[in-house]
Amino acid sequence: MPKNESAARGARTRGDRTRSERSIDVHDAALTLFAERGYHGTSMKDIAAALHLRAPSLYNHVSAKQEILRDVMVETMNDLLKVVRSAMAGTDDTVLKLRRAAEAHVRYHARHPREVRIGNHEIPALEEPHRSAITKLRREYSRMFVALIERGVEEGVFTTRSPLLSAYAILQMGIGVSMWYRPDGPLSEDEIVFHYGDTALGVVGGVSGRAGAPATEGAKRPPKRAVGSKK
Amino acid sequence: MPKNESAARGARTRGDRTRSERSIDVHDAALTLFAERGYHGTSMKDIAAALHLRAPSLYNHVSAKQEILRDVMVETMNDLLKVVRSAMAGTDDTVLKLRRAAEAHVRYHARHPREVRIGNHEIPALEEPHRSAITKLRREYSRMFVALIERGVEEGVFTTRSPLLSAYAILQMGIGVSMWYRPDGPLSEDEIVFHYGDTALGVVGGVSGRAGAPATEGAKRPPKRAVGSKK
DNA sequence: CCTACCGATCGGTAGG
DNA sequence: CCTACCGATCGGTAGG
Repeated sequence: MPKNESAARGARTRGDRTRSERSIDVHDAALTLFAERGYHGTSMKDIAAALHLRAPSLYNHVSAKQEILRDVMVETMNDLLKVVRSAMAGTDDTVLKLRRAAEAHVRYHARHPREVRIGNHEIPALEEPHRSAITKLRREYSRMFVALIERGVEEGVFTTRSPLLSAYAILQMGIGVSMWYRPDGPLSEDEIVFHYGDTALGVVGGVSGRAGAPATEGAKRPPKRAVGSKK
Repeated sequence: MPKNESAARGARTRGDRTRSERSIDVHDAALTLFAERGYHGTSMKDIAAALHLRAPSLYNHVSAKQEILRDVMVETMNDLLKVVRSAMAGTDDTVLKLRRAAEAHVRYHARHPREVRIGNHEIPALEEPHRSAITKLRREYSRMFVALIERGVEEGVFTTRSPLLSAYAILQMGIGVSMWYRPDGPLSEDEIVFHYGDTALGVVGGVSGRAGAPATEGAKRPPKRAVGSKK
């Protein structure tokens, strides 16, 4: 029985109208396998087997293997852009914008590891014209962070001499989370999100968050003890 | 005509004795293609074509496709471990150790993008028992960084509340470099290496390097102007 | 949802 | 280093 959590969430997205129940199952099984073994390392037979089906049956729900990859990558990138844009829109303060954007970025990677692993690994497996479209969305995404950091430098709240390098460092931090985070592991999602929110400010040379950070974001922060000591 | 630079460097490594000239060419062509399209996305015919050969000819120089992958991954991981260990061994100062380790890590990723891309992407494509061996080496590598940061916290020179999260952030930063760095791009290798050396100290909450860093490492640092303005 | 089947391609071998 | 060829597997279709 497949877990449709995120696939179901995306079921009604974009112009491709509502996806059938069974099509969601196929996408979800593919999501798991593509993330584990890669696109080229997964066969339609593998996906079918995960659903206790024969490969040809999949074609009642999807038109091609490549279509599944395209759907996953396009929806994920649009979703991520939306989430982070919305996180940034909540405030006019540049420092807080960066904190919230970094937190949203990290949280998304913790919650959707399969999607972002595929997004980061399978670009070469995506056929044109979609590969170019995804590449453009990715550039737009990183550009948001670079522009924000440049603004902070102009305002004098960040001191980094390379907003580009700082943005890349922050983005990579989140991508890394998708490679090792497990909900049942020693670090909670919030601990990771908050720690890396602080770290992002350290990366740009802003108030480090660690060395006596003001409670810029008052709510729901864990008490300041060592991270990773979940009882 | 293949460029053997790094492959040639590794030709005499490990117990597998000297590799023949032609075998180096095959490994080098495979390195490029595996890095670009992935292991499963590359056929022996593709590798042969890059050398103007037919696929069966490759088997005069390598015994199997999987063997090429194994060689690349094992040698790369051993090489990286050696380079970073040696960078750390040059001093007893924990802060400087971390700076040098981070710099060596970043520099290696800038110089060997194909190797580390494969190392980070093709773990699932590697068959046992080598996959377990590589996983163990990788854990050893990240453990070096974690242990070093823990030591700095004990000494009071770092303030991070999670050496693990800090180590992962620093490691990811370097991995990211391998995805976008180009020698003919706007940022020089040294600019990236030094900036991320500073950033690493910011990540652990040490002296940020940006905010009035002492010239801990005296030599060959570029003048302190904005990064990325190569003329 | 299945079985039967398609042409294409895969990694690899035989034999020179 | 090649041609010829092996069995296996690939994504996908026909037809029910």
